Amino acid sequence: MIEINLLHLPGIYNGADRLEVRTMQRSLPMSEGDKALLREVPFISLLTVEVRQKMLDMATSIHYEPRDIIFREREPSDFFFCVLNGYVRLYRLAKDGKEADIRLCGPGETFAACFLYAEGGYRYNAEATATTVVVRFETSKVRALAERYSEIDKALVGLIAAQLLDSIDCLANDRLRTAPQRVANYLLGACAGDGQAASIRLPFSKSLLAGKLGLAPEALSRAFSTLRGSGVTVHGRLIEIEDPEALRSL
Amino acid sequence: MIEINLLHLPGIYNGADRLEVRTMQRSLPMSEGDKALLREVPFISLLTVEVRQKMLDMATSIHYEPRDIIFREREPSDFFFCVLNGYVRLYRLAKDGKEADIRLCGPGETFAACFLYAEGGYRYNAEATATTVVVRFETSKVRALAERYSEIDKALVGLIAAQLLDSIDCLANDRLRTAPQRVANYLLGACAGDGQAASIRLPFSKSLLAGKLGLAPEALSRAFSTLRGSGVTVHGRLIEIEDPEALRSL
DNA sequence: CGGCAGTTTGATTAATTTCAAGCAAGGTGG
DNA sequence: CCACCTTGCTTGAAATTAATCAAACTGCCG
Repeated sequence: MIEINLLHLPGIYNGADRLEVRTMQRSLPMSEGDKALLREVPFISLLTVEVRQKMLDMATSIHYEPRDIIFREREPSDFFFCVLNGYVRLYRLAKDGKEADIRLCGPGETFAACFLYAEGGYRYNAEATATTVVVRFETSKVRALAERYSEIDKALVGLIAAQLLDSIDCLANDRLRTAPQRVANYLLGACAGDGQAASIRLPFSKSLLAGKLGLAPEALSRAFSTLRGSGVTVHGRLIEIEDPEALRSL
Repeated sequence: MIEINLLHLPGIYNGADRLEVRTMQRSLPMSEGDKALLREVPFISLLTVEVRQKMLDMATSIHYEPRDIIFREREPSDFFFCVLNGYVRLYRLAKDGKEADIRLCGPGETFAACFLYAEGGYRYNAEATATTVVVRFETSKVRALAERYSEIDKALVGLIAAQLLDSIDCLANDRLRTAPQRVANYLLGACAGDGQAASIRLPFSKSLLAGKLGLAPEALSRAFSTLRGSGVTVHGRLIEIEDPEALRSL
């Protein structure tokens, strides 16, 4: 049962300023390489061999190009997803067209699992920000499988609880810290903290980082200039951190 | 096995400006009335009669006075909780002593369940904001019970997923909306929207509402004055809303 | 009749967004 | 091989928004 459908639907003007072309994406059974990747994903890797195999068997992988929409708010939540490659941006849209990023999901991260037992459809939008491969699971099938193998629910508790804690971190970050502090905090998290000098390569554009931190791109840029005073040097996506301790003390 | 210990520990100066007196609270088996309340709680009510009874049997209820600390960040997360009466404020502390509210839990709401399978202890502080009765469950016992009755994990998925969605709402709210818009949004949520005029009685102080919405008390007060222009009248905790539609259109 | 906690109001400051313009690197086509 | 264009980023200036500081007000309680 392979869907192959490359038909381009008619363009839809999406209210803002972008002509959106929604493409039916290829949904394919997974390659062996992708399966190997998927087995390592936190949520999947907790399952027993038997159940893990059943999950892999029902997974289909999908390829997206930058700016492709994966799903939209209020659409029925028939699938949840796991990123194999690339980055997926989850965001809310305000009536006036403004966007607020909720989360930025990289390889190995799962999204929309929180809708598995929920009604009312997705509660945010998801779009690929790069050439991206995601795997999707049909919620009805997963629910049926969880009926038989309760370890799925246990793994989900861990997964969703971790996402809740991340979301809480993000909220507290927004409410307690200024732009330079948020950036410093992000850098510290990214440079795995043995007090040594470190250099980091951002895995995505600065605009995306800005969104993730709840900032306008200009504010991120200014935050970086501020941090220059604390020994942070930026060259494109390459960031040098002289002294992590100096950042921690902001 | 009833702990009764009213010993007041020595005061601890908590870094900010308040002399904290930490009290060992009474932990008691539940009264029949409290059990009846607890049976109606979203999470508990989903369980089968058998398992629900086992949960009720392991629950102990605790009474807190305003400003009592229920637990602190980084303490081992040996319990999770459910509010029967009163309100519990969950918040993060910054190094400089500033506080950011994460959630305000009222009767029927569960908190700290997300730490059930987590390590590293609580990730926020919890304090009673009024005379409050909460029930607590020992995580080790609940984990053991979940081992035998997998429906507990399923109920937890629903519970924690709902909390994640709330947290996401809150984050998006902060990032997309101004103070008056947030307040309008809160009022709309509280007045159960058949476009009719409505009046609401706040179940807690305005300062708490301000914290919940991520605002300073002064900002909340000013937001209310702004909303007067849209037909909102405030008398103490009583709020009159002339036209919900007018609010929705902000 | 104070006194106090919670709230409001005013004035000021701080942080960030918004708008506008300039800059740099990479890719394309002539 | 170079001019051109695009995209992403930076910078500056102005405008918004909310926090902060300080003082006055209110209702309630003793």
